Amino acid sequence: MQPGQTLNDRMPGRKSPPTSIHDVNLDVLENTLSFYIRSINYAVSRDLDDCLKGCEVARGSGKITTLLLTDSHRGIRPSVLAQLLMTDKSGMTRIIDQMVGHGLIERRTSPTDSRAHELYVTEKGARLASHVRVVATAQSEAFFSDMPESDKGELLRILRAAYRRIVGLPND
Amino acid sequence: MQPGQTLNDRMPGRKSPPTSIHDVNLDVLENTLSFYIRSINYAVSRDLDDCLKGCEVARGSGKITTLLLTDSHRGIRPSVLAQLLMTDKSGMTRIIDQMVGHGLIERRTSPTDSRAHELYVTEKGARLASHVRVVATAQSEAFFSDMPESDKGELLRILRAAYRRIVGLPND
DNA sequence: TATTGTTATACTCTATAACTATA
DNA sequence: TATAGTTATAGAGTATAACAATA
Repeated sequence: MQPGQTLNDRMPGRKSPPTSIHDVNLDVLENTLSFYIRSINYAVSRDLDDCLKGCEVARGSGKITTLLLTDSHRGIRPSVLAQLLMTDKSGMTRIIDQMVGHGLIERRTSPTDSRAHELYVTEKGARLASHVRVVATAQSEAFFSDMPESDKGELLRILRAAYRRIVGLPND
Repeated sequence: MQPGQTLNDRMPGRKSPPTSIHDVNLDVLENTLSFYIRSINYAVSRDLDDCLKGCEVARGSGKITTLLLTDSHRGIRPSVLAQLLMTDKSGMTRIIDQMVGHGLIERRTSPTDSRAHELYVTEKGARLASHVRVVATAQSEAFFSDMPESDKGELLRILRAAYRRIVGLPND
């Protein structure tokens, strides 16, 4: 046991066990960005799922992005989506399979490269995309509504830059 | 089809399909906080899992927090951890079961309320907690190392406040 | 030989509801 | 009747590796 030790800091005078979150400190997680990202993700994702209940794109990461970008980028390729979703080819196949299964998008073989696919939304997919655009925007707005406006702006700027850096997009 | 429409904005002059992420814009997600939180979570969680490979607390949310807080808060209750993790009782049981199974923590019945449990780390758990403290801190630091210092400070302040608001802790 | 996708598998998390025991 | 936890189950995501077809 060493630097940031504990096991209750070597068992000093036994304190009574904490029975409320107000008696607790977050240890090193208090200052750990990844902890807060992960925790808030958990909450915001569940809230989003609630808002999209029964919507065929609820749950998990990738379906909303896939639907929206397929709707707004005619013929977008699975490999492009995979990069933006930071997932691999097999994960992308699974997401597309689901959406094809729900009649939201369709696959066509690229006329310029027979290995590649092009993705297109169906009419049903386009309708759902319109709906999801509204819901996803409103959900995020509502979820962070208690945050000061200036903080929301800062947060968006900082996270946007981080995301673009991670996936390899230029930070214009 | 309406306000933020598309299906490629009503199929204008067919553009060639985007084959690179540089040809893509993020639609409404471009300005949606929840999108960035979810995307960055995905990346940071996988990176953290890599750093903790084989560590008995890799994967999923909650195990790291459970281990660290059990180590630093003698006798902490599952219900308190569940609140901090924003999970429910059954999810908490699963996490604790795993950690007990790995010999990291143990359950005792509270002497003051026979319904409640108190959690304690084992020696093995304390050793792992020390290790995880170092790894989790270093991983977060490394993952966000490309971010300007001032942005890191702002991000921590904003996310910390958001987390505390969500779980019901005061924003001191 | 590298790239675009698909398939298969094993593992884990998530959500829900029903249940036990104690206060 | 409410609270602290446990159990059971169905559905879904995740990671890996092996595979097929085309460039």
